[in-house]
Formats: sequence, structure tokens, C-alpha cells
Amino acid sequence: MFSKFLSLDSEKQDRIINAAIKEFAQKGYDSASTNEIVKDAGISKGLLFHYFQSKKQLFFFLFDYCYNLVADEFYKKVDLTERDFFKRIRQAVHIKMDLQTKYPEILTFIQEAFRQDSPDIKDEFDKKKQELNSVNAGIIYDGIDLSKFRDDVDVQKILKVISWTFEKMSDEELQKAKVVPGHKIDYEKVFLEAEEYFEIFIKCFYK
Amino acid sequence: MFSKFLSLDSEKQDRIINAAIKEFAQKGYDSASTNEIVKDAGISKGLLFHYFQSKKQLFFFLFDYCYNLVADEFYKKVDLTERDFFKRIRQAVHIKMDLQTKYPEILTFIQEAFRQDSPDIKDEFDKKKQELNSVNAGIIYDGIDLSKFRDDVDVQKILKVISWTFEKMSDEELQKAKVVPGHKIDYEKVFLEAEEYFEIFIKCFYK
Amino acid sequence: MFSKFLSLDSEKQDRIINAAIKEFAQKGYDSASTNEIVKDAGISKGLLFHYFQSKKQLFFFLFDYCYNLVADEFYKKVDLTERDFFKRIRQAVHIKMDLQTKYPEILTFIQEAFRQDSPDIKDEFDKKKQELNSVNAGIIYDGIDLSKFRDDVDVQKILKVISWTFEKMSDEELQKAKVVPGHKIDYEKVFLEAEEYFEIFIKCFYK
Amino acid sequence: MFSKFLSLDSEKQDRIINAAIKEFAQKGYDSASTNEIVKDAGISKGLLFHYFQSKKQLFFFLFDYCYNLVADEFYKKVDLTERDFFKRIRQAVHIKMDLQTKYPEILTFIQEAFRQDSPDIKDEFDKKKQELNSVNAGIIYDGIDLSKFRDDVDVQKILKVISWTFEKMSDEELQKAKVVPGHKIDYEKVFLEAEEYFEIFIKCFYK
DNA sequence: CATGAATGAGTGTTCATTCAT
DNA sequence: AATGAATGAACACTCATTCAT
Repeated sequence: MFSKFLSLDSEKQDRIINAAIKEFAQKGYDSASTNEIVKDAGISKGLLFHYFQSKKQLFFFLFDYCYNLVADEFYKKVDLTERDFFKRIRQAVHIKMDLQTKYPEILTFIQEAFRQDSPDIKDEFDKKKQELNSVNAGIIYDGIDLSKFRDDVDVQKILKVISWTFEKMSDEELQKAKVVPGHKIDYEKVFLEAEEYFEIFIKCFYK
Repeated sequence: MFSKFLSLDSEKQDRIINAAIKEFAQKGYDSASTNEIVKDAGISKGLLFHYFQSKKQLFFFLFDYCYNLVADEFYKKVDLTERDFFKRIRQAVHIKMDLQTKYPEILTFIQEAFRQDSPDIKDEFDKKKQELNSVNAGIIYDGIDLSKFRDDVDVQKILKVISWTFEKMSDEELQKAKVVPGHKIDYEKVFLEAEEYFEIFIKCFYK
Repeated sequence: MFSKFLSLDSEKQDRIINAAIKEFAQKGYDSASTNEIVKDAGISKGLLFHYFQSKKQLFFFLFDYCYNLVADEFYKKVDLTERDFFKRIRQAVHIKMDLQTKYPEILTFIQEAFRQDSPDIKDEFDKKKQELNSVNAGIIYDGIDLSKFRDDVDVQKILKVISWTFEKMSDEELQKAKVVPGHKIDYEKVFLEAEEYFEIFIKCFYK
Repeated sequence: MFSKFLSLDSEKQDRIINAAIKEFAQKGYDSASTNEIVKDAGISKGLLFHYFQSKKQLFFFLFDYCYNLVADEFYKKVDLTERDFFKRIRQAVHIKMDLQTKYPEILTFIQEAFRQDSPDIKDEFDKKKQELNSVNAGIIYDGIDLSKFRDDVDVQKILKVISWTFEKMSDEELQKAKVVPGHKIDYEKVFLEAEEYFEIFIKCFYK
């Protein structure tokens, strides 16, 4: 589908991808301008539509590209033989922080992408989000040693509470970074805060 | 400021408010079209701008209108003398469900509004959100009896985990309703699920 | 035609006239907004169109009103028995300066009005300008003692040169006042400058 | 800056330029409609803004284009070695008449442009006018032999009177052409009239 | 007499997309 | 493959004018 694009020399590919990521991350799907993208990428209007037939397809290509890139790296790094839930989720949080440092624009783009709900992409994108969520949940919780958890509560619900906590924590941090301009995320501090939640959860949810 | 509008006969007011809520909720601030709103409300272009001088002012009016409407009803129903945290938050969850059933579009609009970050409204709206958050957090946690919580963990963090859980639960439910068209939220089921989380939290977080 | 308006209590008449003069003088015919006029005059939209059926008619009424007002006062003050051309034109210049001080907005409006050429009013207004010019030229030069002028040149042309000089002088002064904001016309200086031109003309054009 | 436009085939360039000149000359900056321009030029709305990013830039481009065109031709024809003031100004008047015959719309546009004072263009355009005036005055009066003028009067004022006379003469002629529809300027007659003024000035202002 | 709600065509400008070259 | 000229519908917003009250 995007084979034409993918057989371009990679320097040009990168210019286009970076320009598009930047524009979509900054302005959101609807307000992103293909004009800005081509200007920034240094290519012509026509070429963009030659490779990606529409803004929509460009967006989906971009999302898949970015998502796969970080997911690949994530799964390369994560140790799925670790059976203790907290060690596993701690890994996940750390790897995510690393990725955020290594590819800040890409991660920002992905996070912004998840928030889009323009009518143009809504239906298709909502389905994709759903899929990804279930796939990831399947993998990330696979092989976990559930025997350490208290027996008097529904373990699945506890796992949810824990995941949600780290998602919300990360959201809040990103939100702060956006509202307070110039605010840099202090990864050390976030890491320590996460650690405190880990301890609480171990105390409360383990036997 | 919007006295002109508010002295209209309420049938027309409603038509305009509903049309605007629908459009903003569906498309977000930037992509919402005043053209669609007037078409849907059955009024002329000029009239909308006769009442509200700009799209921005219309949006803020709408947000305040909706927010006050549900907040009023919320605070009328909530029992702030209840000092037990879980009973209090259970109340809140139930009332929110009621409101969602009673005013589904309005609640959707409010939730969507909170996610907007169009440059046109960002600064003004971020301030408003900040205010509302602190006001509400102050009220909702006021007078809570914290002595029932375990002494070996940071209570503030536990409160956060609990709030986040119910927020995420609600988000997921809404997301499901969006993805599966025609899917109706089964409040009975959601209510029961919430109840299960309550029990877990009481078991794990109370002394 | 405007009898309805003219039988209003004069305080309201004035408010309307002043508001309209201000708006037209500031923005020109096309860009002047009847909305601004009614807001400034403190009357309703409908009333303005009740008295003057259209923007165009309001403009023409206003022009006639202002023109007659200053013309009346001008002709009341000018001494048409003075037969020396330079004394007569000196008078005219002085009276015009007085009027400019006494009714600055009205004079500004008239001057601006003469510059309008919106297609809406062009044809009708051009005719009016032509008429006024010839009427005034007739009166102002009537009874002048032409015997003092050199015999070797066409006196009519000399009169034109002199009138044009004072018109252009006045234009330039007004232009300066507009370009340099806050610049106040120094009538004393203008008067002295005019005097210098008088002397030149007497030296060169009189026998 | 306007290189995109200038590399168009000249037939289309002309259509656009002529349409824009016509509209601006007729209606003035504020009331000129880009809709009318594109309709008249037979191009799409988008294209106009593809070449000129805004109405303002179109106007300034147009002004520079027209001004340079006539100024170039003017300075090509004028003989700046002629040191006699009247011979020099006679040249100027004749060349201007030629240009008016050759490019009537362009001259009209330039004259109208000088009268604009829309707030959108005022500041930028006033500066430009100021510049052009001083540049031209510098060139046109450069090397003039002032020794022929009477010693008993201020020569600078006399030069002004003379310039003003020809400006006003030209204005009146244009005004007549506008009021009487179908009236063609009889250049022969204007030329003769100008000649009469020259003679008067020579008689009165030279030693 | 007086109001101001209501109209709808108008404004300059941007947009994703197409297509001849 | 690559260009960028060209399109026209869409955008938020303003306007003079009308008319029911």
C-alpha cells in the first residue's frame, strides 16, 4: 500500500515522516495542514498525495509506523520471562520513560493520536485503538505469577487498578508539561513517585 | 453578557443549545462548524453571532451553562455529611451515572470539552479547568474521615488511586459505547462492577 | 423628506447626527457601520432606518446638514462688499480656520465626504459636488475689483491659481495632521504662511 | 516574493492585473472585493491567494507594479539636463498626459491608490507615499536654474504654487471626465490650457 | 414612536485534493 | 517520479435592511 513511499531513499522518507509527525502532534488531525508538512519536508504538494492518497491515509500510515517502531523496541527490551507482576510493570514504566527520552516527538505524536476524535478518522481509529489495547493487555499480562496476590479479591480487577494508576500518572505528568510551558519532565522524580505507588500496591495487594 | 440570548423563548434557546452541544461534542472546538449549528438549530447565520459574538464566546457560554447545570444537580444530591470515603465516592459515582442517563449529550459535551486544546481557547480554558478541579477536589474530599485507612501507606496516594480507578472505568465504558454503535450502557452492570471495586478497596486500603 | 427626523427633540437629533458624523468621518462611507452609529447614538437599529430609509440617504442628509450649517455661518461672516480680491480671500481663509476650530468634526466630515467615491453614492454625489463648486465660485468671486490685476494676463486663470494654492495648502496641513498622530494644527503658523503667499501674489499678480 | 505570479504566462498575468486594477480603482481598497476580481479575471478564489497571500499584498504588488511601470517610462522620456524650470515642468506635464492616454486605467488606479486611507494599509502605504514624494521631488527639481526667478519673493513657495496649479488642473480634468459620462479628455485642449498657465507664470514669476 | 430579533448574502482566507506537465 | 498551479467548498464573521411587536 505504501510500498512506493517505502522504496524512497530513507533520508527523504525521514524528512517527510518527521515533518508530518511534528505537524500532527502539534495541531491535531483536523487542524494539521498538509501545506505545512510539504513545506517543512521540502517536497511538493503533489508528491505527498502521490505516496499517501489522502491526509487520512497519511495519518494512519504515520500512526502505524510510529506505533510499530516503539512497540518493537519495547518488546525487544521487556523481559517477558519475569513472572512477578510488579517487576514486570516496573520494567514497562522504565522502558516507556526511556522511549520518551529517546523519541520524544514520536511518543508525543502517539499520545496525541490517541486523543484525536475527528469524525474523519474516528470510526477507523477507534477500532484500531481497541485492538491495540486488547493485544497489548494480552501480551503484557501473559505468564504473570498471580499466586502472589491476595486470594480474597478479583485479581483481574487489581491488575486493572494498577495499570490505570500508571497510565493516569503518566497523563498527569504530560499534561503538566503542556500547561506549564518550558516545564521539563523530571524523570528521576517521576520514577521515584512510581516507586512509591509500587510499594503501596505490594503492601496492599500482595498476600 | 448573554442576556439577549437568555431572554429568548426557551424553545428556541434549547434548539440552539442542543445544536451547538451536538456539534462541539462531535467535532471538537476547532472543527465544529457554526454553519452546521445554525442549520441544525434552524436559525440564520447572523442570529448566532447576534447572541454570542464569536465561536469562542459561544463555546464558553455553553460550557458554563452545561457545567453549572450538572454541577448544581450534583451538589443538590450529594450528601456532604457522609464522612466515610467509600460511601461518599459511591454516592458520587451513582449521581454521575444518573446525570449521564438524564443528560447524555450534556455530559458527553462536558467530557469532550475537557479534552480540547485548540490554541484559540487553550489559555482561557486551562485556567477554568484548573479552577474547577481545585474547587471540586476541595469540596468532594472535605470532611472525609481518613482514620479508617491503613497507617502504613500514604493516604493521599490511595485517594488518587481510587479516583483514577473510577475515572478510567467510566472512560472505558464511554469508549465501548462509542466504538460499538448502538451499544447502550448497561448502568446496572456498571453499577455492580463499581461495587466490586469498592469492596476490593475497602478490603485492601482500610485497616 | 426628513421631516420626521427634524421634528424630534433636538437633543436626540444631535446624538444621532454626532454619532453618524463621527463614524462616517472616521471610516468613510463604505466602511462606516450603521451598527456603530446606533450604538453610539443610543437608539435602536430600527429607528435609524425609520428616519432615514437607508445608509445612503442618511449620508446625504448628513452632508447637506453639515454643509448648510457651515455655509450659512460662512456667508454670514464674509463681507461681500469687500471688492479687493486678496482681502476677500484672506477673509475666507480666516473664516474657514475659525470654523475648523469651532466645528472640527463637522469640517472633517465634510472634507472626508468630498473624498468618497464609493460606487453606491458616486454618481449622485459627484453631481452635488460639481453644483456646489460652481455656486460657490459664483458667489465668492462676485463683485471683485479685477482692475487691480495686471492687464497682460488672463485674470480668470490667476484667480484659479490663487484659490488652488489655498486649497492645496489646507489639504497638506490636514494630511500632516492625519499622518502624524497627535499633531495639532498650529493655526497661527498656518495663518502666517498664508500671509506670505498673499504677499507673493500681490507682488506678482497686481499691477 | 511574487515570483510565482510573475512566472505565469503573461496573458493570465494581465487578466489578473487588469481585473484587480479595475476593482481597486473603482471601489477603493476596503470595498474592493476579491470575489469580483477572481470572477473578472476568470480564475478561482484559491489561485489569487496562491499568488498573493492576502488582499493587502495584492494591493501593494499592484501599486508597485503600476508605479514602476509609469515611473520607468516617465524617467526614460524626461530630459533632466534641461535647466529651465518651465521647460522642465512642461515636459513633465506632456509626458504625464501621454501616459494617461497610453495607460488610462493604470494612471487612474495610481491616483486612486494615493487617496486610500484604509486602516489596513495606512501605515505601510503612508510611508511609501512619503518616500516616493521626496524621491521624486528631489529628481524633478534637481539642477533647476533658479536664477531666472524674481529676487523679491521666496522661490520655494513659487515652485509650490506652480506644481499645485498643474496638479489641480489635472484633478479637475479627471473629475470632469468622471462626472460627465462618455466625456473624453481632449488632450489638445488641456495642453493648450497648460500652455497659457506657463505663459502667465513666466510673465509673473521670472525676472 | 420605538425596539431589536432576524435575515442571508457578503467578506477575506484556508483547505485537501487533482492533474497537466 | 515529481512539480506546483488550480480548484471550489468551507471557514468565522459582518453587513444593511426588514418587520413583528
